[in-house]
Amino acid sequence: MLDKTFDPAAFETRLYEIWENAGAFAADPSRAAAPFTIMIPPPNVTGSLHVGHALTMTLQDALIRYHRMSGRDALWQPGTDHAGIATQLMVERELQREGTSRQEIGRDAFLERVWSWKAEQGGNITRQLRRLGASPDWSRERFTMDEGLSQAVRTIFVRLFNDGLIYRAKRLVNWDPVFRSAISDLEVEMREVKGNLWHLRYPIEGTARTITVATTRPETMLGDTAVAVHPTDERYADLVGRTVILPITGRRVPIVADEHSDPEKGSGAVKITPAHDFNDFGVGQRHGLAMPSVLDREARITLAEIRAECAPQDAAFLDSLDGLDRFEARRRIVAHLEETGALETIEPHVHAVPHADRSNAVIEPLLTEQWFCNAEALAGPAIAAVEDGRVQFVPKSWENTYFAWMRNIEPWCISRQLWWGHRIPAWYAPDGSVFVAETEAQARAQAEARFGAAVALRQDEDVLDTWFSSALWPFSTLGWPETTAELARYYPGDVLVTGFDIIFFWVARMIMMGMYAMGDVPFRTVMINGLVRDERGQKMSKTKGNVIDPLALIDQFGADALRYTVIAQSGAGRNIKLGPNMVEANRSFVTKLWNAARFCEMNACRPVPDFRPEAAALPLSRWILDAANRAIGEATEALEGFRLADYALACYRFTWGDFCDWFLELAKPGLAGDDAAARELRAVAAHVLGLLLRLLHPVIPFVTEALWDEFGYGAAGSLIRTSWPVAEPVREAQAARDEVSWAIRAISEIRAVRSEMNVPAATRIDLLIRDGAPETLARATRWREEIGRLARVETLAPLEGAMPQGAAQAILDEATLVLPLAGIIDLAAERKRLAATRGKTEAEAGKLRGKLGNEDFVRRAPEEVIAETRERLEAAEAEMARLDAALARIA
RNA sequence: GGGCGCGUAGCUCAGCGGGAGAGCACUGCCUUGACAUGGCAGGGGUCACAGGUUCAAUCCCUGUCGCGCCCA
Repeated sequence: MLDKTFDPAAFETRLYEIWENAGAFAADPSRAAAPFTIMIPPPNVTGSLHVGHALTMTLQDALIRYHRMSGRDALWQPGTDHAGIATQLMVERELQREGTSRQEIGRDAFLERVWSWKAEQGGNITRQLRRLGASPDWSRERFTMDEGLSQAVRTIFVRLFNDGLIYRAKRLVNWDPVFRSAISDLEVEMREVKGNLWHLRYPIEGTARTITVATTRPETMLGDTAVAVHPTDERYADLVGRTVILPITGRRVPIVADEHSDPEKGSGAVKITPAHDFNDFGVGQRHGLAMPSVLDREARITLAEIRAECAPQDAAFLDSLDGLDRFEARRRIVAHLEETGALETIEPHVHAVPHADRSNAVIEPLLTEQWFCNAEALAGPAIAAVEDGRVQFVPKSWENTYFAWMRNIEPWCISRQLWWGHRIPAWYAPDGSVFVAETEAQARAQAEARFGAAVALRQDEDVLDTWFSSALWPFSTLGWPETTAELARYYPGDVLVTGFDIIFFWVARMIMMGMYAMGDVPFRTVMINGLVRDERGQKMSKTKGNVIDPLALIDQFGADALRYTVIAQSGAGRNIKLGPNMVEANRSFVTKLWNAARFCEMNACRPVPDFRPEAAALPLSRWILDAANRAIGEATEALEGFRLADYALACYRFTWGDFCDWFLELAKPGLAGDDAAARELRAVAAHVLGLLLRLLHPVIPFVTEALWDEFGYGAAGSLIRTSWPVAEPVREAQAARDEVSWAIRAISEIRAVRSEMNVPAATRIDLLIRDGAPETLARATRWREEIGRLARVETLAPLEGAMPQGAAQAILDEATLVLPLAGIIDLAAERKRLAATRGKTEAEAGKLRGKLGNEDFVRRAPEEVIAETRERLEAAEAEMARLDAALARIA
């Protein structure tokens, strides 16, 4: 017997273990069934489950469970990525607490530490995914640093290098001075910061004039190699080609004409520091300027590259800057410029400053030697794949974001100055020549071939961007570069589910690498989900303190309630609001299902193995079976179209609105007996409950599986592998719909009158039917008991003879329901009620008459629209006539 | 500045050419033998604004205003 109150904690862990131990999540390449593949976007190995994961993983799980039940060989490929920076940072902090550092213990010992950290704590998120009910094929779990996946990285690196698509170059990159590594543009966040615009006066050589430049970063003036003005700016036309003498360094630099400078901004002249600004770098390239760096890898001032060329007036001051932090140097330089009269004004100024996502450090553009991938070349086929529909975005509008980025893609800096990651498979000879190979032995062979003798080789110290290995995930997890059965079967995958903020990181790069390595797209559909926000729609952030822990929600309300909530909220591309109140509200749906099942159990509704919907004879049976068919259709269609919120809603409406509110209520009188009708109702109830459990399993797997087991629909833990329901024919469905909907409308009308007339709930009243057609009277008789119970009606009969005194009336089709309420009813109130109804009907009729009176409408509108309008007008007029009659009777 | 998207019931959103909807919240009644984590009934909207197309516009087009996000 089911407990009166349901307690998810009582069965969630147990059911999950049954599934996992039975291998219920496992794909099976040997099956004949068509595969259905979802590659998990690998979460960060240092991570723990946050609400964003809860959303995206629940969506993936619902899809994979649905397709598994639909008979597909479902593979949900799990795993994690090695998160170079985050993981290294984590272990470095540990070392720091122990009073040591990675530099002190050395690279090999450090990597050992990282591996042992991973072994001890890296499994956090995979354990948490189990709490959520996620059903990936754990036996195939992969990690981007696994040997196989590392081999894939080496193979593709060499291949890209040999194709000329990977190269080494000295270019400006985003440098994180805290991590002392290059980072991706995508990991840089522009933040509005209150700063200043310092207007500096630079003297022009051979004149008494100065030119004023405005800058937000005065300290970079040490590395200025030009002043730029706009070519069309007449104010400066005569100055182009002249030389400026920089304050402090005394360096002589040219005034150049370049479109980069904006005549509208500041003075219209800008200082150019090619080694410390992306725009200035472009100017430097166009004008062949020198590009000296004046900041080192920790963003301290360095004079090494400029000192020899300086002719300072105050050499002591210049030299005192060497080694200073950039912000301290700024302070001193500004003070010095002020003293020497070179500072014209200071203007408060809000501007966007690049910050590192992770370290929060202010990013420094820095000229360094790095490895780059020619993303533009790889982007071509990846753009084409989306253009011609081999990859489809859901919702489609995200294609624009993808195209916009891909069509303006920059070279991808793939090297990172870290230890934890895939070490770049490049070796250098003493003369600096580079040999790229999958193994050191191969590199050595190349070197020997080149030099004619063995030379000492030194491997590149750097590692690859984590996203470089994630980009290979859709095929490296399947065994590539080996040709495996899995690769042949599960590539390309069916759908990738992720957030829009990840389109550049994963989606774009997976498509690029998939096209390059496999010659085919990695997945056919990209399903973009929204961001999770708190209940007030605020972005969650640690600083705001509004971060919600999904595991706490699971503890409190159960995994099913959380899952149902995020799926129901997951409208196309929408943001999702989540909080305890939302989950609590949705838990009541899970509870409702539980209680409906409990009612079925109490009424001995057990599954009948050979039950056929087609054999159902009672209108009520046929009505609910027909409604079930519709629900199956809606749910299936929504799932196929990746509209999971619609799927959840369709199930909700059918469960609550049809099955609980009407079927079970209308079945109660019938279930009381033990005749054929009662037996049929029991079988139908059990059958439909079974359908519900199957339909709802993808979204609320635990409670459905628990009930499946309790009712004996199948063996314990077998629902997950049970087939997805399909609609089955129902005899004379339309007749059943007409019949049952009449009863439902009659009951609703009577209830409404009772409520509006304030008839006490306990009072049983009589029902007389006036002007009822024979079929209506027959229906009334057939549903006498149900109407009596649900509308609290004592006796039911056709009205014969005169109207009783003091009766309320309601119009139902051609008939009038007459409720004698002498002594209870307030006739004035009843008149008011009827008049209000008449008013609404009249307004409706008026609108319709207006339409039909419009000649253009009658001439130009489609016939069926005109016919429908006529019918509606007739119905409204007939109802008005009946209401008028009803009013006249109590006048 | 460029692009994308959004303004529909108090809140969250669905609908997207012919009857304005759902959930939550709200109000009233009800411990009716599955469920008060519930039942029944009800109130609440010039579908942001202004033009245009159309027999017909919440829906299509143009503009305005407001909001959000992405890219410069």
